Amino acid sequence: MWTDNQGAEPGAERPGSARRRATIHDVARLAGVSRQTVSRAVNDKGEIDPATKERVLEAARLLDYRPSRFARGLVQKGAVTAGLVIPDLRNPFFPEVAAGVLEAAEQRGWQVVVWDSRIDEARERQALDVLSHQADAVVGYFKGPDDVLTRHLGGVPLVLLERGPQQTRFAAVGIDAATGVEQGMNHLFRAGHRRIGMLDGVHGPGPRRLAFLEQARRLGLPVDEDWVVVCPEHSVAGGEAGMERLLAARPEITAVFGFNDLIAVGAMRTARRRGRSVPDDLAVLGFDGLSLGELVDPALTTLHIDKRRLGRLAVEQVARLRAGEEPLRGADAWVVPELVIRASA
Amino acid sequence: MWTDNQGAEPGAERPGSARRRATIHDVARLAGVSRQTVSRAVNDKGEIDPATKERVLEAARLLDYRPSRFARGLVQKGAVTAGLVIPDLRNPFFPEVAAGVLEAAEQRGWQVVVWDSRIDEARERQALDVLSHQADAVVGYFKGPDDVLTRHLGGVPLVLLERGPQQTRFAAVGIDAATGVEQGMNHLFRAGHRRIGMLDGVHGPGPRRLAFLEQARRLGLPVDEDWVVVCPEHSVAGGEAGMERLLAARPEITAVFGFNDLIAVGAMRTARRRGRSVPDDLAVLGFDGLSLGELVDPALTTLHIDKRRLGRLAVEQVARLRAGEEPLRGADAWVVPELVIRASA
DNA sequence: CGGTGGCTCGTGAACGTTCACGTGAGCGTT
DNA sequence: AACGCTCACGTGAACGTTCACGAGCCACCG
Repeated sequence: MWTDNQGAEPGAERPGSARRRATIHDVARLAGVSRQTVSRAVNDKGEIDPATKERVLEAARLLDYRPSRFARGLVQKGAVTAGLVIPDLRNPFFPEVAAGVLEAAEQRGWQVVVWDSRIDEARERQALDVLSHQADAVVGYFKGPDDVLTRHLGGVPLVLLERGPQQTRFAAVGIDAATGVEQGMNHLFRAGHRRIGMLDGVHGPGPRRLAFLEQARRLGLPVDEDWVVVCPEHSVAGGEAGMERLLAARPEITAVFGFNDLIAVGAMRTARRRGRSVPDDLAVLGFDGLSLGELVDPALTTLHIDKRRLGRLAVEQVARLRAGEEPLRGADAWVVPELVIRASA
Repeated sequence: MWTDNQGAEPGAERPGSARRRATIHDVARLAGVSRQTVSRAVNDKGEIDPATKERVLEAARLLDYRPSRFARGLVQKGAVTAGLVIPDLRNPFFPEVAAGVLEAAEQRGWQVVVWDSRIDEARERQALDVLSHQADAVVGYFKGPDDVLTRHLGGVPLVLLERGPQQTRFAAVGIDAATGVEQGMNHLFRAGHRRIGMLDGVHGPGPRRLAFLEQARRLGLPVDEDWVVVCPEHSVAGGEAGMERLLAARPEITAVFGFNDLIAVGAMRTARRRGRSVPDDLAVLGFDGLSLGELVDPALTTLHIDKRRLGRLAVEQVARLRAGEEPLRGADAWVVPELVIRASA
C-alpha cells in the first residue's frame, strides 16, 4: 500500500519510524558496498578488509539490521527445529522429560519449540497445527487418537510419549508399566498387604490400571474395578480428592497404588487427615520417582522412571524417522521403572 | 555433486532413496498442475476443484512433500519466534516462569524455543549464538555482563529475567526483593527472632542479600557478612550443605532466611538432622512460593512470587521492544513477593 | 447473440540470503 | 615487461514459497 520512494531519491530514509525491517540491500547501499560484502562482515568470514568490515557493521547497527532467518534457512540447509508438546509444565515430571529432550536436541544441534497443551485436547490440536507448519518433527504427549493427529500433522514426523506399540501406529517411546507395577505389587504383597486399592489418573483402562488389575489377579487379591478410583486431576489435590472417595468406598484397604507421585502424595495427606498413619495403617506407593518424593514425610516409596532418558529416547526416535530408518519398536523404546523403597510402603 | 537428471527425463524419480526433499515443483509436475494449484491444495484455500485438490494431495503424499517453512516465512511475514533461556529445568521455579512465557506467547501467536543453560555460562553464550540467528527476540536468565551478552546477541532484542534496572541496560523484569525481604524480616522479628542467618544462593552481594543486610541493620540485629553462607547450588542438597556450615559458624541463630524454597527446605532437613526442631528451635523462611513448600513438614513459610506473571511480563516487554516502544522500567516491571505464613516460621 | 460473471487454473515477480564464480588492483618474481 | 598470485570485492543465480494478476472456460441473462 505505502508505495513510497517513488523516485528512489537517495537519503529518503526515515530512520526512527516504524517502517519495514532493513535488509542486506539497505546496509549495502548505506555502507557503499555490495550485499556479499555485507554478508561477509556480519558472518565474519574472511576475505574482507577490517576497515570496510567495521564500516559495514556500523551501517548495520545504524539501520538496526538483522538477517532474516528465513532467507538464511532457505539457502543454507541444516537447521532442524523440533516441536515438543507437554501436557502440564506444573507437574514436575514433565519438565524433567523436557530437560532430556532439550539435552539430546542440543547435542544434535537442534532447536526445540515447546508448547504447553495444558491437558486440553483443543490446544493439543492447535499445537499440532502450528508446529506442523514450523517444525521438522514433533514429539509430545497427545490424548487424541491416531487419525486426529494425522489430520493435524500434515505429514510431519511424530513421536508419541508414553504410548505402547499397540496403542498407536506412530513411533513412540513408552514406559514399561507392566514391569513397574509388578515390582510394586510384589513389594506390597511381600509386606503383607492383601487389600490394595488404586488411585488412577485416567478414565479409560490405561496400561497402569490394566497392569494393576492383572497383578492383583495374579496375587489372588480381592480386587475388581471398584477398587480403582479415578482422580480428577494429576496433582496432589487430585490425589487428595481421589483418596477421599477410595477410603469411603473401600475403607478396608491397607495399601494404595498411586498413578503418579503427586497423586500418591495427595493420598498420604488425605490418609493422615483421616486418621490413618502412613505406612503403619496404610501403605502408599507412587509411580514416577519425583525428587519431591524424598522431601515429604514419610518419604514416598515409588517406581522411579528415568525421565531424562525418556526424553532423550524420544529425540533418538525423531532422528531415526528423519534418517528414514525404522524407529525403535521393542524394549529399546521403553523405559523400565525401578522400585525405590523409602518409608511410605 | 550429484548432477543427475542431466536429460531431464520424465519419470526419473527414485522415490524411496534418500534424495533431496520434494518441493512444490515436484508435486506440481507429478500432479500435472502448476505450483499455485499445489499451494491452493495444501493450504486449502478456495478456488480449486475438489477433484484436482485430491489428486494434488495424493501426489504430495506420494512424494512425502512438506512445504519449506523458510520459503513460507520469507514471503508471508508475521511468524514470531522468541527464545527462552532457563538456567535449570529441575528447579520447579523455572518451569513455572516458562509456563507464563509460553502462555503469553501463545496468546500472541508466537512460538518459543526453549534452551536449558544448566547454569553454565558457556552454554548461556552458546544459546545466545544460536538464538540470535533463529529467534526474533530472547528472554531469559543470564549471568554474563551486558557487554558479553551484547556481543553474542547480534542486535536481537533481549529481556532479562530477575534483573533490576541498575543491574543492566537491557530491558528486564525483576522481583522486588527489597519489599519481599522486608516483609519476611518483619515477620521473623515480630515472632521474637533476633539472631537471623541467611543461606544465600549466589556469591556476589545480590539483591536478596543486600536487602537482608539492610533489614537486619534496620532492625538492629547483630548481623554481618559471616551470618550469610552461600550454598553450593540452588537445590535442597545445596541448602542442606549450606545449613551445615551456617550452623557450625553461628550456632546461636534462631531463624534462617533462605535464598529460595529449595534451599530453605534443605535447611529444614539439616536443622532436624542436627536435632533442632522447626519452627520451635529454629524458624525457616523461604523465598519463591513453590507448591512444594506446602507438602513438606512443617509447611514452609515463604515469600510467594507470582512466577507465571513474571513470565507474562517478560513477554510483554518483548512486545514493547518489538513495537519500538520504551520497555517498562519502574514498578510495572516488578513482581512483588507476598508473605505466605505457614508452619516453618 | 453478445455481454457479464463466476470458477478454475497458470505465470511472472518478489521475499532476503548465501554460493559459486568472476574481476580488477596491487605486488612480487623471473 | 610479462606473468602469476593473493586479496578485496562484486555479480548473477538459486533456494521454495506465496501474491497479484490474468486467462480460459462455461453458463446464464437480457
